[in-house]
Amino acid sequence: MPTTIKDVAAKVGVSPSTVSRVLNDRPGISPRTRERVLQAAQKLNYSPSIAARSLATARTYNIGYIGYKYNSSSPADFRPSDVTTSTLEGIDEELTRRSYYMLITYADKNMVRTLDVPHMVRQNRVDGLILNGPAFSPRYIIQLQNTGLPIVLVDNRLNETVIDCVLCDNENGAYQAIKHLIEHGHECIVFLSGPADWLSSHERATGYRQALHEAGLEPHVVFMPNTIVDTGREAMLTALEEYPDLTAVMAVNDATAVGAIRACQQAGHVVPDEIAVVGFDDELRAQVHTPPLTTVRICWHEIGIQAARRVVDLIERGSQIPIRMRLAVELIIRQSCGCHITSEAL
Amino acid sequence: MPTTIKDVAAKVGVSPSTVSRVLNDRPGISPRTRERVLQAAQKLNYSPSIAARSLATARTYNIGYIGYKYNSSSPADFRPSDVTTSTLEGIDEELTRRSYYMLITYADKNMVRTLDVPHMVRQNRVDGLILNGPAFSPRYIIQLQNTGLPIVLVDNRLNETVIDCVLCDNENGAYQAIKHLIEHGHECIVFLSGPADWLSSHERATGYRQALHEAGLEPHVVFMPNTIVDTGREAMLTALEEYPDLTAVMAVNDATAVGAIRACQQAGHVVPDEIAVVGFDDELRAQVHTPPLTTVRICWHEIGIQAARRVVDLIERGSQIPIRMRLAVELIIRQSCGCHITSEAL
DNA sequence: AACGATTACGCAAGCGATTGCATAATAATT
DNA sequence: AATTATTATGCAATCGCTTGCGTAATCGTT
Repeated sequence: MPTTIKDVAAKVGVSPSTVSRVLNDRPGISPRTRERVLQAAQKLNYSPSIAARSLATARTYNIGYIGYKYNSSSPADFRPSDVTTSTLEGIDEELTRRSYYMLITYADKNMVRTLDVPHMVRQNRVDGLILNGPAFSPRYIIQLQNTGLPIVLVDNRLNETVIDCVLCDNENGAYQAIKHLIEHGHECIVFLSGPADWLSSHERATGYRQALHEAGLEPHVVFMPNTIVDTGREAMLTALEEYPDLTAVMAVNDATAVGAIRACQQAGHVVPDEIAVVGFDDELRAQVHTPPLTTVRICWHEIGIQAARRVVDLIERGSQIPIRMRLAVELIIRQSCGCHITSEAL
Repeated sequence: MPTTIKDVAAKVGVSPSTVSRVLNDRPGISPRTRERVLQAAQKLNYSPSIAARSLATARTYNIGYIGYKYNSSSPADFRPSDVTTSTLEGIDEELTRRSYYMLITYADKNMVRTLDVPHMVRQNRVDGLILNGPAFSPRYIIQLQNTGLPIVLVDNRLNETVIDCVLCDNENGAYQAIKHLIEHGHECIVFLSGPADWLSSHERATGYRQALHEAGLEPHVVFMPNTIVDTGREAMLTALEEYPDLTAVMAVNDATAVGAIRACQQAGHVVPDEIAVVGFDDELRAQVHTPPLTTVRICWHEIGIQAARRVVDLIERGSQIPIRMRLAVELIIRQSCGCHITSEAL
């Protein structure tokens, strides 16, 4: 039913090989036949079956994307945020440009734990892989890497092996944010950290410490097992208890920042007047929150583009020396840090 | 390099055909050989190449997902919201269960206008299609349908052709919300509508009118060219002007509801005390907004599941009489509708 | 023990491309 | 004009799997 390479070959009166060659821009074709083949292909509305091509060339022009699903049953707090869609759109944009497709699937906690190579890759459905998120264990990643597929990590990286990744400058983001708080006179600033083995948690903590260190202040961090709103609330409660003279807190992401602010309210403190709060990510909800969240904006769209670009390069140009890309972030000053108040006071 | 069906055939001492048959649960295999083949396959860590299978059977076990990208450059307001990710995760969940994969791509305004069948389908990369969103034009959809691929629409539907779709009960959602407002005494309630040809806009408008009609009230709607925050703000400004005695407004989605509230503040009215606002969708930001948004919750995750389920059924069981599924929605009463105030007043 | 039914399996022909090698057509060289 | 170099094309094998058809093996019957 669908038109095949033979159909167009027949129409032009050449062999399928010839058609194949012109369609793939192979050398050794006379301009005349090339033209005629192109015309015929166009007229017949022909486009090659990737199944066949794929069988012959061992290339699929698909790249796999593995996301992470925090929880399949989804109470509001567990809902995926808007940022992953930005990344996806960025990836799609670049992939389209390079005429690749994205095969998407989500892993959950169990999969990432068990050493189960996704069928996606076992069945040779993809030429390369993008893993998005900090939740993939090193074992999991390394195992995937051993399949020989080009892989690039987003919002994650490995120390045990050098592997391509694209990240944002978490450290600098945190540094900027804390610096800002310090400039506005805060001296006891606590950091609500995500799990210590999550890359961005770790890096943000580093920026946090760095800024404090430079100012001769002492770091205080409380760890959270995950980074949803309610966990942020609980963490903040313990922070308030543990560090009674705290005046500012930086949460590892916007969701927990929202939680932290709730905890403050719950404990009778007003944000930002008594306690300043900053988040990270600049999710959509950051700007409609009350008070609007001061946070660090990450350009996920661009990160997606870069990640896609990199896998495709690895696929097409062969393996290269691994690169860790780090995109700059931007401190978005809104009201939860209270600096508008301080400046009034000046 | 990868192990093929021959390898496992050789190992067991049977023909590839036999291996194929046991792997595909075809009849006519003795329990003994079946067992041995299974073992060998397992031991060799074999999994069939879909490229080859696909070539032989004309099935890919991929289903295509086409999302809609409102704007590729992404200022905050244009950012994709969290709800599409929920849908995606739902689809993925069901597809995984049925051992299909999702090939994802995004269309933008231009693509949807031009009659350009995505390469995805022309190259036979997929066995079926899910289109998500109201922005696809009937022409576009019909064209896709003419390829013969099973298609299911999410958050959209066609009148010109019967075609499978899964929607939420927009009408009832709006009806409930308006009913609620009416019960709390509002009499001049305006509806901020999205583009008239967007299905959910239309349906929500219907529910709105219905509720008003039953109460003997008059409908007032203002149309918006799109549904981002700032458009909501502008629309609300004109609404305030046009309907001076308005006391409540229902926005077609949460983003525009947020905008509407900003407009009220801008115009010196306090929400919800003077003007009640309700949204639709229950995005993540709805609950952290001030005031928290009263809105209608849609279970996109389940919608995703149903959509996936349906395409796969259509693929595997052949075409059937089209079904329009409509999932129930839930009115989430928070504070932007001001009913807590009214009840105090009682 | 012989014969027809069943059952279990192998053969070989596709599926629709790609590609190394051979060859026909053309151009260049003497 | 004959010979060689070059260019343009075709042949046929191959990628890994599926499947209709044929046959050998097994079973049940009388």
